[in-house]
Amino acid sequence: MEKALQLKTAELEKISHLDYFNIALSVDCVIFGYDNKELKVLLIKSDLEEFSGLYSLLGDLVKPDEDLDSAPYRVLKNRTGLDDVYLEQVHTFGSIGRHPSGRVITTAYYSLIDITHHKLQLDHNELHWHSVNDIKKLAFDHKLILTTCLEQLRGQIMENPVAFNLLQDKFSLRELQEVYEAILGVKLDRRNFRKKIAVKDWLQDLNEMERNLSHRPGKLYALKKQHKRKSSKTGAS
Amino acid sequence: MEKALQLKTAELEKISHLDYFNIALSVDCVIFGYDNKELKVLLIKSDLEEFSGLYSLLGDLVKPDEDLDSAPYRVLKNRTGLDDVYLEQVHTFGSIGRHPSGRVITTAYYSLIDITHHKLQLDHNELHWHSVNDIKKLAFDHKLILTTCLEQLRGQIMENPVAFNLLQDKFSLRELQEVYEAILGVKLDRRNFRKKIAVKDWLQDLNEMERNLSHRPGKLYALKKQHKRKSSKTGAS
DNA sequence: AAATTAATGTGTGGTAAGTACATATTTATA
DNA sequence: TATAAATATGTACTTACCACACATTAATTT
Repeated sequence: MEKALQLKTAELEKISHLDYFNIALSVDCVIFGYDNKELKVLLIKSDLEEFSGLYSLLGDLVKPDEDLDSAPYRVLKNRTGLDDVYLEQVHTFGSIGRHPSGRVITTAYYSLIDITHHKLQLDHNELHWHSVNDIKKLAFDHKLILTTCLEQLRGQIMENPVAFNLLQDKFSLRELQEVYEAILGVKLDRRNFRKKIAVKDWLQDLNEMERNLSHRPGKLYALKKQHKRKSSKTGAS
Repeated sequence: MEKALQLKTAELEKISHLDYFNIALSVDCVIFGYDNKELKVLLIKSDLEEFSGLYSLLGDLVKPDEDLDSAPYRVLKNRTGLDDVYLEQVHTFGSIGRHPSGRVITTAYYSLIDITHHKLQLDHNELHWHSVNDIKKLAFDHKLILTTCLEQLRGQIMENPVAFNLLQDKFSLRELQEVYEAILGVKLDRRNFRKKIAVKDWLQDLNEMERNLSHRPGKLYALKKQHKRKSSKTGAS
């Protein structure tokens, strides 16, 4: 998050006083959720003057004594309480003018979480879920970062079992398909979707059925254990 | 490039004096070439004591007034004279201990160039081409960076016409296939390879033949203009 | 309890893509 | 003129992809 730069903490005073090497490094988290058949993203109200009224991604400066790839976990833990999610590095954004308060380069990560299960304290600190499709403008270059992460996510979900993180442990194939449709932004054929998922061998049949529906219930499945929390090809730091 | 940190220039003195926010940001370039049917990478001798005898990638610190994505072009231009290549951002590496002289986070880029055409001045400044397969150990975490970039490259070449940058403007299908085999590290079936390339519609038939061979010459092709210098999906900064 | 509603579960045929594989042809050289 | 080495090309087989339809189940309504 970029707002730290305007807060007048001791450490940041130092940064702004450097006359030559005044590049700062931050991380930004694109946290996707799923609710009401829509793909959501977690945003916070920007408190930079330049961006008043706009929302921004969750981020913070990287500390000198923390691994880059650890920083987004810290940010997420601090802001939402979440500490059991998988974060994937996507891209690093470093145009000169991207941050109004100075030179800040940021590395973007994305993650998928189950909105309903992780009850994060949204109320304080102006944290809100927003429908990805409704987002027009964000602070900084965060719209670009969001778009880049969404593209990456779309490219991943057929290869790697990541979309499951948006759902509760038990889910029906219909629910799963709706998640895929929300991410990809298209309707899918039910039979073909089921075939595709079946050959991947990601799912465990729980021999349970949905309950309390006003229609025929579907079978419930869970992601097989060996596929949990894994995501992309390169886990490099 | 990381060696800058040990050079006692004025600007770097300042960096090492920062007591809190002493994170530096660099870029590293994985420059692939192709020669003698092998995939090569351009390396420079590390002049850090800690890594004496080892080679490292081409890199430098990002300047406060330059775009992150511009930095690797500058590095490449300075070190090799090359200025008409396409560089693709791959990943940012930021473990705490990755640089012995301090906290340096680096963004990795890769590029493919035609070794024979771009006659770079390799002699001075200890620049050499190395066979990717022979590389055991590099300075810093550069072996990891190399591996990550190579994986990314392997994943790209069937989607995007990037491998062509390793060849001269005119090439035969046999030469192209050999490039693919060198990158992927496998043998390919000639007829199937040609079919796959044909459907992509990347090539222009030049109605010329190879010359001065001790065997039957093949037709020569060139990459169609509209495919030049394009590479990956996300061209984000 | 019978009818209605709304969703689940499953299979097939057609098309496109991928793979394995063999023979005739061209050029340079001996 | 014969030989060596590489080019050029096509077919049958298998696998993946896609469009599409019907019988079944459970809950709700009448």
